[in-house]
Amino acid sequence: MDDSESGQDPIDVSEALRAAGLQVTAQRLAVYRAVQASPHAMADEICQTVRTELGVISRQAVYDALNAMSEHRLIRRIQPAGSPARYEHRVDNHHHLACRKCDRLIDIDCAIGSAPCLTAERDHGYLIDEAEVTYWGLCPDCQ
Amino acid sequence: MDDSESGQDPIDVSEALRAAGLQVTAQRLAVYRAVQASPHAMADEICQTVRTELGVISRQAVYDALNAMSEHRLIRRIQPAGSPARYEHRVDNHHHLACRKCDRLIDIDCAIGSAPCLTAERDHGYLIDEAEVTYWGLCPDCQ
DNA sequence: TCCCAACTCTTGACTCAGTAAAGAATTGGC
DNA sequence: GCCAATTCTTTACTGAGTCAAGAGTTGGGA
Repeated sequence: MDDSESGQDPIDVSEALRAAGLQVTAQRLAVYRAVQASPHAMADEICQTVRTELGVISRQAVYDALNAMSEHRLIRRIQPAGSPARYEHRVDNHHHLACRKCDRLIDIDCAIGSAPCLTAERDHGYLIDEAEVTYWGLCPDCQ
Repeated sequence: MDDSESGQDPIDVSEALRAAGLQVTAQRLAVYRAVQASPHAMADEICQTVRTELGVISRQAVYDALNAMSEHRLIRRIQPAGSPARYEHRVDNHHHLACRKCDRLIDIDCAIGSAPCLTAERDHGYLIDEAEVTYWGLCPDCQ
């Protein structure tokens, strides 16, 4: 299993970039690999990781890559309250469990099924396309 | 009904502050009233509102009041992705519906019941105390 | 009613995450 | 291989929030 911690099949990133109308560059591939290697990493950490692989890359290029790829749903950006943005390569329906003390964050498969959380009792006329669920608590180590 | 948009009974703020071990100051009362008057407002807006009431107040005092009161659960802080922190006086179990386009945010009573969302299928050893749900979509005006 | 320690507010500087803009470098369809 | 379009580098900047030190209030006890 070379697709550790994913919960979804590995994808051809070059292919996906092209399909999204984005150019394939070494920087983007390296950023994607960094996100894949450490899910829930922040932009700064990703920048560090990519630098060990490529040598140099500008902070801005990392942000551009992260933004472009999350706009095109190659990766997903999550922003738990009180934390800078984090990125993950899982883009399927799942949620997150966050520790209030150490900020550790783990994935949780959707509790109810495929896209059930999408049902708000009353939608107030909104056209709902996503339900984001974050469970807050204490991780085993912090209890 | 003098407790507009609340969904919960009005509280005695001075009383609640004292009960939390906090001093009662004009600034804090004014900040609470500002939050109550415009739920989901951001720190900066609250600052403006309070200034129309008190004349002067430092930005820092507003942040201190907001932080102290949300730590003691007199108000609640919410931070939808891509937005600065917002504050609301409803502290009961409810969720939010956010418009991706205009950033409008409205309250939604918990879809399922009292605290059901607290049940993650597998808690991975975490001690979960809250499930935060944000529905994303387009508001009637933006569709 | 006054005093004083503890708490709160003001002021100003600072951090951190992210964006803006302009020019150099790369990509990839022809 | 060429060249326009896209992407990357560099540098400056913004916005949201925190830190720290000193002045000002609050409120329990004498």
